[in-house]
Amino acid sequence: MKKTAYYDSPWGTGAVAESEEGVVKVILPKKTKQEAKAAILTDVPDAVFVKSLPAAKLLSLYFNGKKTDFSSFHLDPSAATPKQKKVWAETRKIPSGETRTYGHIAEKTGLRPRAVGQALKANHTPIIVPCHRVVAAKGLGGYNLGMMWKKRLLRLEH
DNA sequence: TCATTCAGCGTAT
DNA sequence: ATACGCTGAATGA
Repeated sequence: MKKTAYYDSPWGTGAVAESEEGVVKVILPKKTKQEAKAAILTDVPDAVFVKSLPAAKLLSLYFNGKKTDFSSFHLDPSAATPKQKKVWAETRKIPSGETRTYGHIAEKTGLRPRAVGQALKANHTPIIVPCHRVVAAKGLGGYNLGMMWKKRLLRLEH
């Protein structure tokens, strides 16, 4: 049985869902709680709302600019390919406030830069896997959830 | 199996 | 600034 909880941020309400295996999904803050609810249920339809979860508390602190450490959270592996797991594990090692290039992650994982971008695009737990800290050799590169958020998150950690 | 889709990179104009 | 070509992994037909 999967559980989900809201978290609050200066940009609105977000949500996080987890199974017995670990965190399944994080959605970035939405303007309204209704939007957050719809978004989390789209990806995790069988989730049951609970008052709070450890991950939700930490996300709230993160968005309020506090120093946070997500390294102890386990990710639900069921929806990930082996190569995606490698890329995500490597990405989680990037310290807050720092960035790495796609090429750097590629070297560490034995993949090609383009494959790294593709694996990061498939990440469904933003922040916990800090995919916004991975940038192109020249410029920022892309971001599935909107460049607005990539810039905003990097600024938040700066 | 084959075709399509990319969050990249380097080189050249 | 734009235009190529080279890439490999995932996905859908």
